[in-house]
Amino acid sequence: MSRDTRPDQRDQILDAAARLFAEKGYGGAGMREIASEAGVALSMINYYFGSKQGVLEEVLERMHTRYVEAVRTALESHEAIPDKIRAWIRSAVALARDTGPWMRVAFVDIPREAPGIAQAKAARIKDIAALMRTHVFEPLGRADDIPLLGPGLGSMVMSHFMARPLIETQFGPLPDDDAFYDRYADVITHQILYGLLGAPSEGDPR
Amino acid sequence: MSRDTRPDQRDQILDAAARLFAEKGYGGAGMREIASEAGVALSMINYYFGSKQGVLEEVLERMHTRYVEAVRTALESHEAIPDKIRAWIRSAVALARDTGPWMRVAFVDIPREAPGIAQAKAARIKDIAALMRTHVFEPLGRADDIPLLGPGLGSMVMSHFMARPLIETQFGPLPDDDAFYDRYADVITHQILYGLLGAPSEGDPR
DNA sequence: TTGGGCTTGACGAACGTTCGTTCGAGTTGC
DNA sequence: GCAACTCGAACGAACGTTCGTCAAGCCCAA
Repeated sequence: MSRDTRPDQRDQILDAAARLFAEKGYGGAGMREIASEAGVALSMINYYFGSKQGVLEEVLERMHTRYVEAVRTALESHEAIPDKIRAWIRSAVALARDTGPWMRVAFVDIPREAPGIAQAKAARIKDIAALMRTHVFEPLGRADDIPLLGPGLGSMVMSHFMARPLIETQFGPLPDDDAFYDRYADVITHQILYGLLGAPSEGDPR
Repeated sequence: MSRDTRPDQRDQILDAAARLFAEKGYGGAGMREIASEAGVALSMINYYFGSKQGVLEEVLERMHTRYVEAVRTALESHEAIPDKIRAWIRSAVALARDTGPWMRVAFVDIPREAPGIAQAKAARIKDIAALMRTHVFEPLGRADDIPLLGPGLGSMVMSHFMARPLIETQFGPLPDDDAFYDRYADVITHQILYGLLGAPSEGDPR
Protein backbone atom coordinates (compact mmCIF):
# COMPACT_ATOMS: atom_id res chain seq x y z
CA MET A 1 0.00 0.00 0.00
CA SER A 2 1.50 3.27 -1.07
CA ARG A 3 2.02 6.13 1.31
CA ASP A 4 -0.61 8.27 -0.39
CA THR A 5 -3.52 5.86 -0.28
CA ARG A 6 -2.87 4.69 3.28
CA PRO A 7 -4.30 6.89 6.00
CA ASP A 8 -1.48 8.83 7.52
CA GLN A 9 -0.30 7.21 10.72
CA ARG A 10 0.27 10.65 12.15
CA ASP A 11 -3.38 11.51 11.79
CA GLN A 12 -4.45 8.19 13.22
CA ILE A 13 -2.33 8.84 16.30
CA LEU A 14 -3.55 12.40 16.73
CA ASP A 15 -7.17 11.36 16.37
CA ALA A 16 -6.90 8.58 18.91
CA ALA A 17 -4.95 10.84 21.27
CA ALA A 18 -7.51 13.62 21.05
CA ARG A 19 -10.29 11.17 21.75
CA LEU A 20 -8.55 9.68 24.76
CA PHE A 21 -7.29 12.99 26.13
CA ALA A 22 -10.83 14.32 26.01
CA GLU A 23 -12.20 11.23 27.67
CA LYS A 24 -9.64 10.52 30.38
CA GLY A 25 -7.59 13.66 30.63
CA TYR A 26 -3.98 14.04 29.58
CA GLY A 27 -2.57 12.14 32.53
CA GLY A 28 -5.19 9.45 32.35
CA ALA A 29 -4.58 8.47 28.75
CA GLY A 30 -1.67 6.12 28.25
CA MET A 31 0.64 5.87 25.27
CA ARG A 32 -0.10 2.17 24.85
CA GLU A 33 -3.80 2.83 24.72
CA ILE A 34 -3.34 5.60 22.18
CA ALA A 35 -1.18 3.35 20.03
CA SER A 36 -3.68 0.53 20.28
CA GLU A 37 -6.62 2.76 19.37
CA ALA A 38 -4.68 4.21 16.47
CA GLY A 39 -3.64 0.78 15.23
CA VAL A 40 0.01 1.70 15.45
CA ALA A 41 3.10 0.45 17.22
CA LEU A 42 3.81 2.16 20.52
CA SER A 43 7.21 3.37 19.49
CA MET A 44 5.81 5.12 16.44
CA ILE A 45 4.31 7.79 18.64
CA ASN A 46 7.67 8.83 19.95
CA TYR A 47 9.13 8.45 16.51
CA TYR A 48 6.70 10.96 15.03
CA PHE A 49 6.09 13.35 17.89
CA GLY A 50 9.06 12.89 20.17
CA SER A 51 7.07 12.55 23.35
CA LYS A 52 3.60 12.36 24.79
CA GLN A 53 3.64 16.09 25.28
CA GLY A 54 4.57 16.48 21.62
CA VAL A 55 1.35 14.72 20.69
CA LEU A 56 -0.67 17.08 22.84
CA GLU A 57 1.08 20.11 21.40
CA GLU A 58 0.30 18.99 17.87
CA VAL A 59 -3.37 18.47 18.75
CA LEU A 60 -3.54 21.92 20.28
CA GLU A 61 -1.71 23.49 17.36
CA ARG A 62 -3.98 22.04 14.72
CA MET A 63 -7.15 22.77 16.64
CA HIS A 64 -6.25 26.34 17.44
CA THR A 65 -5.23 27.02 13.88
CA ARG A 66 -8.59 25.90 12.61
CA TYR A 67 -10.46 27.82 15.27
CA VAL A 68 -8.62 31.08 14.76
CA GLU A 69 -9.18 30.79 11.03
CA ALA A 70 -12.88 30.17 11.52
CA VAL A 71 -13.25 33.10 13.87
CA ARG A 72 -11.32 35.40 11.57
CA THR A 73 -13.42 34.48 8.57
CA ALA A 74 -16.66 34.95 10.46
CA LEU A 75 -15.75 38.28 12.00
CA GLU A 76 -14.21 39.78 8.88
CA SER A 77 -17.01 38.89 6.46
CA HIS A 78 -19.73 40.99 7.99
CA GLU A 79 -20.43 44.64 8.59
CA ALA A 80 -22.90 44.91 11.44
CA ILE A 81 -21.81 43.70 14.85
CA PRO A 82 -24.82 41.45 15.45
CA ASP A 83 -24.06 39.72 12.16
CA LYS A 84 -20.45 39.27 13.15
CA ILE A 85 -21.39 37.73 16.47
CA ARG A 86 -23.96 35.48 14.89
CA ALA A 87 -21.46 34.29 12.30
CA TRP A 88 -18.80 33.73 14.92
CA ILE A 89 -21.06 31.56 17.05
CA ARG A 90 -22.35 29.61 14.09
CA SER A 91 -18.87 28.81 12.84
CA ALA A 92 -17.68 27.90 16.32
CA VAL A 93 -20.58 25.50 16.74
CA ALA A 94 -19.95 24.00 13.32
CA LEU A 95 -16.29 23.55 14.11
CA ALA A 96 -17.01 21.92 17.46
CA ARG A 97 -19.35 19.47 15.76
CA ASP A 98 -16.84 18.73 13.06
CA THR A 99 -13.84 18.19 15.29
CA GLY A 100 -15.51 16.39 18.14
CA PRO A 101 -13.14 15.60 21.00
CA TRP A 102 -10.41 17.85 19.63
CA MET A 103 -12.32 20.87 20.82
CA ARG A 104 -12.54 19.49 24.31
CA VAL A 105 -8.81 18.94 24.50
CA ALA A 106 -7.96 22.34 23.11
CA PHE A 107 -10.30 24.49 25.15
CA VAL A 108 -11.05 22.78 28.40
CA ASP A 109 -8.72 20.11 29.60
CA ILE A 110 -5.86 22.50 30.14
CA PRO A 111 -2.90 20.65 31.51
CA ARG A 112 -0.87 23.11 33.50
CA GLU A 113 1.89 20.57 33.84
CA ALA A 114 4.17 21.73 31.06
CA PRO A 115 5.22 25.36 30.74
CA GLY A 116 5.71 24.94 27.00
CA ILE A 117 2.07 24.10 26.54
CA ALA A 118 0.90 27.07 28.56
CA GLN A 119 3.02 29.35 26.41
CA ALA A 120 1.74 27.92 23.15
CA LYS A 121 -1.76 28.27 24.46
CA ALA A 122 -1.24 31.87 25.47
CA ALA A 123 0.03 32.72 22.01
CA ARG A 124 -3.07 31.29 20.41
CA ILE A 125 -5.45 32.98 22.81
CA LYS A 126 -3.75 36.22 21.93
CA ASP A 127 -4.91 35.90 18.33
CA ILE A 128 -8.48 35.24 19.34
CA ALA A 129 -8.52 38.06 21.86
CA ALA A 130 -7.20 40.48 19.26
CA LEU A 131 -9.92 39.51 16.80
CA MET A 132 -12.66 39.89 19.37
CA ARG A 133 -11.25 43.21 20.47
CA THR A 134 -11.15 44.69 16.99
CA HIS A 135 -14.46 43.39 15.72
CA VAL A 136 -16.67 43.22 18.80
CA PHE A 137 -15.54 44.90 21.96
CA GLU A 138 -13.99 48.09 20.63
CA PRO A 139 -16.87 48.98 18.30
CA LEU A 140 -19.17 48.58 21.30
CA GLY A 141 -16.94 50.67 23.53
CA ARG A 142 -16.47 47.72 25.85
CA ALA A 143 -12.73 47.19 25.37
CA ASP A 144 -12.10 47.42 29.09
CA ASP A 145 -14.33 44.44 29.74
CA ILE A 146 -12.36 42.03 27.58
CA PRO A 147 -10.40 40.44 30.44
CA LEU A 148 -13.61 39.97 32.40
CA LEU A 149 -16.03 39.06 29.67
CA GLY A 150 -13.99 37.51 26.88
CA PRO A 151 -13.41 34.07 28.37
CA GLY A 152 -17.00 33.94 29.52
CA LEU A 153 -18.38 34.41 26.03
CA GLY A 154 -16.12 31.74 24.62
CA SER A 155 -16.90 29.22 27.32
CA MET A 156 -20.60 29.97 26.94
CA VAL A 157 -20.54 28.85 23.32
CA MET A 158 -18.48 25.76 24.09
CA SER A 159 -20.33 24.80 27.26
CA HIS A 160 -22.71 22.46 25.50
CA PHE A 161 -19.94 20.38 23.99
CA MET A 162 -18.15 20.06 27.29
CA ALA A 163 -21.23 19.28 29.35
CA ARG A 164 -23.19 17.19 26.86
CA PRO A 165 -22.83 13.83 28.62
CA LEU A 166 -23.85 15.44 31.89
CA ILE A 167 -26.83 17.17 30.32
CA GLU A 168 -28.03 13.93 28.87
CA THR A 169 -28.09 12.28 32.28
CA GLN A 170 -30.61 14.98 33.19
CA PHE A 171 -32.75 15.40 30.12
CA GLY A 172 -32.26 12.18 28.23
CA PRO A 173 -30.55 11.80 24.86
CA LEU A 174 -30.22 15.05 22.96
CA PRO A 175 -30.59 15.33 19.20
CA ASP A 176 -27.46 15.52 17.13
CA ASP A 177 -28.69 16.96 13.87
CA ASP A 178 -28.48 20.26 12.07
CA ALA A 179 -31.82 21.49 13.36
CA PHE A 180 -30.80 21.02 16.96
CA TYR A 181 -27.51 22.80 16.55
CA ASP A 182 -29.12 25.60 14.57
CA ARG A 183 -31.40 26.15 17.51
CA TYR A 184 -28.50 25.94 19.93
CA ALA A 185 -26.55 28.54 18.00
CA ASP A 186 -29.61 30.78 17.92
CA VAL A 187 -30.23 30.55 21.64
CA ILE A 188 -26.62 31.26 22.49
CA THR A 189 -26.43 34.06 19.97
CA HIS A 190 -29.52 35.62 21.44
CA GLN A 191 -28.11 35.33 24.94
CA ILE A 192 -24.78 36.88 24.03
CA LEU A 193 -26.20 39.51 21.73
CA TYR A 194 -28.72 40.98 24.11
CA GLY A 195 -26.28 40.65 26.97
CA LEU A 196 -23.77 42.76 25.11
CA LEU A 197 -26.19 45.25 23.60
CA GLY A 198 -28.95 45.29 26.21
CA ALA A 199 -29.66 48.70 27.63
CA PRO A 200 -26.21 49.22 29.09
CA SER A 201 -26.74 52.98 29.25
CA GLU A 202 -29.94 53.16 31.24
CA GLY A 203 -28.74 52.18 34.66
CA ASP A 204 -26.25 49.44 35.26
CA PRO A 205 -27.85 46.62 37.26
CA ARG A 206 -25.40 47.20 40.07
CA MET B 1 -1.03 17.65 70.71
CA SER B 2 -4.63 16.71 71.29
CA ARG B 3 -6.96 15.69 68.53
CA ASP B 4 -9.00 18.86 68.76
CA THR B 5 -6.25 21.43 68.47
CA ARG B 6 -4.43 19.68 65.65
CA PRO B 7 -5.64 20.40 62.12
CA ASP B 8 -7.53 17.41 60.85
CA GLN B 9 -5.41 15.25 58.62
CA ARG B 10 -8.43 14.58 56.47
CA ASP B 11 -8.78 18.24 55.66
CA GLN B 12 -5.08 18.59 55.01
CA ILE B 13 -5.26 15.76 52.52
CA LEU B 14 -8.36 17.08 50.78
CA ASP B 15 -6.90 20.55 50.51
CA ALA B 16 -3.66 19.35 49.02
CA ALA B 17 -5.50 17.01 46.69
CA ALA B 18 -7.83 19.72 45.44
CA ARG B 19 -4.88 22.00 44.80
CA LEU B 20 -2.96 19.36 42.88
CA PHE B 21 -5.97 18.01 40.98
CA ALA B 22 -6.75 21.53 39.82
CA GLU B 23 -3.16 22.15 38.83
CA LYS B 24 -2.19 18.88 37.17
CA GLY B 25 -5.44 17.08 36.57
CA TYR B 26 -6.61 13.96 38.32
CA GLY B 27 -4.26 11.64 36.49
CA GLY B 28 -1.33 13.99 36.77
CA ALA B 29 -1.40 14.33 40.52
CA GLY B 30 0.28 11.48 42.39
CA MET B 31 -0.62 10.13 45.80
CA ARG B 32 2.91 10.67 47.08
CA GLU B 33 2.81 14.29 46.07
CA ILE B 34 -0.54 14.79 47.74
CA ALA B 35 0.73 13.15 50.92
CA SER B 36 3.88 15.23 50.86
CA GLU B 37 1.97 18.49 50.33
CA ALA B 38 -0.44 17.57 53.09
CA GLY B 39 2.35 16.66 55.48
CA VAL B 40 0.94 13.19 55.93
CA ALA B 41 2.09 9.63 55.41
CA LEU B 42 1.19 8.17 52.05
CA SER B 43 -0.75 5.29 53.53
CA MET B 44 -3.03 7.63 55.46
CA ILE B 45 -4.74 8.66 52.26
CA ASN B 46 -5.93 5.15 51.58
CA TYR B 47 -6.65 4.71 55.24
CA TYR B 48 -9.05 7.64 55.28
CA PHE B 49 -10.52 7.61 51.79
CA GLY B 50 -9.97 4.08 50.58
CA SER B 51 -8.50 5.04 47.25
CA LYS B 52 -7.39 7.93 45.12
CA GLN B 53 -10.82 8.07 43.59
CA GLY B 54 -12.27 8.23 47.08
CA VAL B 55 -10.35 11.43 47.66
CA LEU B 56 -11.73 12.95 44.48
CA GLU B 57 -15.26 11.92 45.39
CA GLU B 58 -14.96 13.56 48.78
CA VAL B 59 -13.69 16.80 47.22
CA LEU B 60 -16.58 16.79 44.76
CA GLU B 61 -19.08 15.97 47.48
CA ARG B 62 -18.02 18.79 49.76
CA MET B 63 -17.74 21.32 46.99
CA HIS B 64 -21.09 20.52 45.46
CA THR B 65 -22.80 20.59 48.81
CA ARG B 66 -21.52 24.08 49.48
CA TYR B 67 -22.40 25.29 46.00
CA VAL B 68 -25.92 23.93 46.02
CA GLU B 69 -26.50 25.47 49.41
CA ALA B 70 -25.21 28.85 48.24
CA VAL B 71 -27.39 28.78 45.12
CA ARG B 72 -30.45 27.75 47.10
CA THR B 73 -29.99 30.53 49.63
CA ALA B 74 -29.47 33.13 46.93
CA LEU B 75 -32.41 32.10 44.78
CA GLU B 76 -34.86 31.64 47.63
CA SER B 77 -34.17 34.91 49.43
CA HIS B 78 -35.39 37.27 46.75
CA GLU B 79 -38.61 38.06 44.98
CA ALA B 80 -37.78 39.65 41.65
CA ILE B 81 -35.94 37.55 39.11
CA PRO B 82 -33.18 40.06 38.44
CA ASP B 83 -32.45 40.14 42.16
CA LYS B 84 -32.33 36.36 42.27
CA ILE B 85 -29.90 36.20 39.41
CA ARG B 86 -27.74 38.93 40.85
CA ALA B 87 -27.64 37.17 44.22
CA TRP B 88 -26.86 33.83 42.61
CA ILE B 89 -23.91 35.22 40.67
CA ARG B 90 -22.57 37.14 43.64
CA SER B 91 -22.67 34.11 45.89
CA ALA B 92 -21.12 31.90 43.23
CA VAL B 93 -18.27 34.35 42.78
CA ALA B 94 -17.78 34.60 46.53
CA LEU B 95 -17.72 30.84 46.85
CA ALA B 96 -15.23 30.46 44.03
CA ARG B 97 -12.95 32.99 45.69
CA ASP B 98 -13.29 31.28 49.03
CA THR B 99 -12.69 27.74 47.87
CA GLY B 100 -9.99 28.42 45.31
CA PRO B 101 -8.88 25.28 43.49
CA TRP B 102 -11.79 23.22 44.81
CA MET B 103 -14.09 24.94 42.37
CA ARG B 104 -11.85 24.04 39.48
CA VAL B 105 -11.86 20.39 40.41
CA ALA B 106 -15.58 20.24 40.95
CA PHE B 107 -16.75 22.04 37.85
CA VAL B 108 -14.17 21.69 35.17
CA ASP B 109 -11.67 18.91 35.37
CA ILE B 110 -14.30 16.21 34.94
CA PRO B 111 -12.64 12.83 34.93
CA ARG B 112 -14.83 10.57 32.90
CA GLU B 113 -12.75 7.60 33.98
CA ALA B 114 -14.93 6.35 36.80
CA PRO B 115 -18.65 5.75 36.33
CA GLY B 116 -19.24 6.33 40.03
CA ILE B 117 -17.99 9.86 39.76
CA ALA B 118 -20.13 10.63 36.76
CA GLN B 119 -23.19 9.40 38.63
CA ALA B 120 -22.45 11.42 41.73
CA LYS B 121 -21.90 14.43 39.55
CA ALA B 122 -25.16 13.93 37.72
CA ALA B 123 -27.04 13.74 41.00
CA ARG B 124 -25.59 17.04 42.12
CA ILE B 125 -26.23 18.78 38.83
CA LYS B 126 -29.81 17.68 39.16
CA ASP B 127 -30.23 19.77 42.30
CA ILE B 128 -28.79 22.85 40.65
CA ALA B 129 -30.85 22.41 37.52
CA ALA B 130 -34.02 22.08 39.58
CA LEU B 131 -33.29 25.29 41.45
CA MET B 132 -32.58 27.21 38.28
CA ARG B 133 -35.70 25.83 36.66
CA THR B 134 -38.00 26.83 39.49
CA HIS B 135 -36.57 30.26 40.21
CA VAL B 136 -35.30 31.49 36.87
CA PHE B 137 -36.28 29.65 33.73
CA GLU B 138 -39.91 28.81 34.46
CA PRO B 139 -40.88 32.29 35.63
CA LEU B 140 -39.39 33.61 32.40
CA GLY B 141 -41.20 31.03 30.29
CA ARG B 142 -37.87 29.66 29.10
CA ALA B 143 -38.06 26.19 30.63
CA ASP B 144 -37.45 24.54 27.26
CA ASP B 145 -34.10 26.25 26.96
CA ILE B 146 -32.62 24.78 30.14
CA PRO B 147 -30.71 21.97 28.42
CA LEU B 148 -29.28 24.43 25.93
CA LEU B 149 -28.71 27.46 28.12
CA GLY B 150 -28.23 26.19 31.66
CA PRO B 151 -24.66 24.91 31.40
CA GLY B 152 -23.69 28.02 29.48
CA LEU B 153 -24.81 30.35 32.22
CA GLY B 154 -22.95 28.38 34.86
CA SER B 155 -19.75 28.15 32.88
CA MET B 156 -19.99 31.85 32.10
CA VAL B 157 -19.82 32.72 35.78
CA MET B 158 -16.99 30.29 36.44
CA SER B 159 -15.01 31.10 33.32
CA HIS B 160 -12.84 33.66 35.01
CA PHE B 161 -11.65 31.28 37.68
CA MET B 162 -10.80 28.62 35.16
CA ALA B 163 -9.07 30.91 32.72
CA ARG B 164 -7.39 33.31 35.13
CA PRO B 165 -3.79 32.19 34.52
CA LEU B 166 -4.37 32.36 30.79
CA ILE B 167 -5.93 35.80 31.01
CA GLU B 168 -3.01 37.09 32.98
CA THR B 169 -0.57 36.06 30.26
CA GLN B 170 -2.52 38.42 28.02
CA PHE B 171 -3.36 41.37 30.23
CA GLY B 172 -0.82 41.16 33.03
CA PRO B 173 -1.58 40.45 36.67
CA LEU B 174 -5.21 40.94 37.58
CA PRO B 175 -6.36 42.39 40.91
CA ASP B 176 -7.55 39.99 43.55
CA ASP B 177 -9.54 42.23 45.84
CA ASP B 178 -13.19 42.81 46.62
CA ALA B 179 -13.52 45.74 44.26
CA PHE B 180 -12.34 43.70 41.31
CA TYR B 181 -14.66 40.83 42.01
CA ASP B 182 -17.57 43.14 42.65
CA ARG B 183 -17.02 44.54 39.20
CA TYR B 184 -16.65 41.06 37.75
CA ALA B 185 -19.92 39.96 39.30
CA ASP B 186 -21.60 43.09 37.97
CA VAL B 187 -20.36 42.61 34.44
CA ILE B 188 -21.40 38.97 34.35
CA THR B 189 -24.74 39.74 35.94
CA HIS B 190 -25.38 42.40 33.36
CA GLN B 191 -24.46 40.04 30.56
CA ILE B 192 -26.68 37.23 31.79
CA LEU B 193 -29.55 39.45 32.83
CA TYR B 194 -29.95 41.32 29.57
CA GLY B 195 -29.30 38.16 27.63
CA LEU B 196 -32.18 36.46 29.38
CA LEU B 197 -34.56 39.39 29.46
CA GLY B 198 -33.54 41.25 26.32
CA ALA B 199 -36.36 41.72 23.85
CA PRO B 200 -37.05 38.04 23.33
CA SER B 201 -40.54 38.72 22.01
CA GLU B 202 -39.83 41.21 19.26
CA GLY B 203 -38.13 39.05 16.70
CA ASP B 204 -35.65 36.34 17.54
CA PRO B 205 -32.21 37.15 16.10
CA ARG B 206 -32.42 34.12 13.87
C1' DT C 1 -7.36 1.03 91.02
C1' DT C 2 -5.36 -1.85 88.11
C1' DG C 3 -4.59 -4.72 84.37
C1' DG C 4 -5.39 -6.57 79.80
C1' DG C 5 -7.78 -6.73 75.64
C1' DC C 6 -9.77 -3.84 71.78
C1' DT C 7 -10.04 0.02 68.74
C1' DT C 8 -8.17 3.81 66.33
C1' DG C 9 -4.57 6.62 64.38
C1' DA C 10 -0.32 6.67 62.25
C1' DC C 11 3.57 5.10 59.81
C1' DG C 12 7.37 3.05 56.61
C1' DA C 13 8.35 -0.59 53.56
C1' DA C 14 7.30 -3.22 50.00
C1' DC C 15 4.12 -5.11 46.50
C1' DG C 16 2.96 -5.80 41.53
C1' DT C 17 1.67 -2.94 37.75
C1' DT C 18 1.89 0.52 34.44
C1' DC C 19 4.07 4.50 32.86
C1' DG C 20 6.86 7.16 29.02
C1' DT C 21 10.90 6.44 26.76
C1' DT C 22 14.84 4.27 24.39
C1' DC C 23 17.28 1.08 21.58
C1' DG C 24 18.70 -2.15 18.15
C1' DA C 25 17.31 -4.97 14.59
C1' DG C 26 14.61 -5.61 10.64
C1' DT C 27 12.03 -3.88 6.44
C1' DT C 28 10.87 -1.05 2.61
C1' DG C 29 11.33 2.23 -1.26
C1' DC C 30 14.34 4.76 -4.10
C1' DG D 1 23.30 0.99 -0.27
C1' DC D 2 21.23 4.59 1.86
C1' DA D 3 17.56 6.73 4.08
C1' DA D 4 13.20 6.55 6.12
C1' DC D 5 10.15 3.67 8.31
C1' DT D 6 8.45 -0.03 11.53
C1' DC D 7 8.49 -2.79 15.34
C1' DG D 8 9.10 -5.67 19.72
C1' DA D 9 11.70 -5.84 23.77
C1' DA D 10 13.44 -3.80 27.45
C1' DC D 11 14.55 0.15 30.66
C1' DG D 12 14.18 2.75 35.03
C1' DA D 13 10.90 5.41 37.30
C1' DA D 14 6.58 6.29 39.20
C1' DC D 15 2.16 4.67 40.05
C1' DG D 16 -1.85 3.17 43.55
C1' DT D 17 -2.39 -0.12 46.92
C1' DT D 18 -1.53 -3.35 50.73
C1' DC D 19 0.70 -5.03 54.65
C1' DG D 20 2.70 -5.52 59.40
C1' DT D 21 3.85 -2.88 63.16
C1' DC D 22 3.44 0.27 66.92
C1' DA D 23 1.83 3.78 70.21
C1' DA D 24 -2.04 5.82 72.61
C1' DG D 25 -6.68 5.92 74.29
C1' DC D 26 -10.79 3.54 75.88
C1' DC D 27 -13.60 0.10 78.18
C1' DC D 28 -14.73 -3.16 81.47
C1' DA D 29 -13.86 -7.09 84.44
C1' DA D 30 -11.05 -8.23 88.34
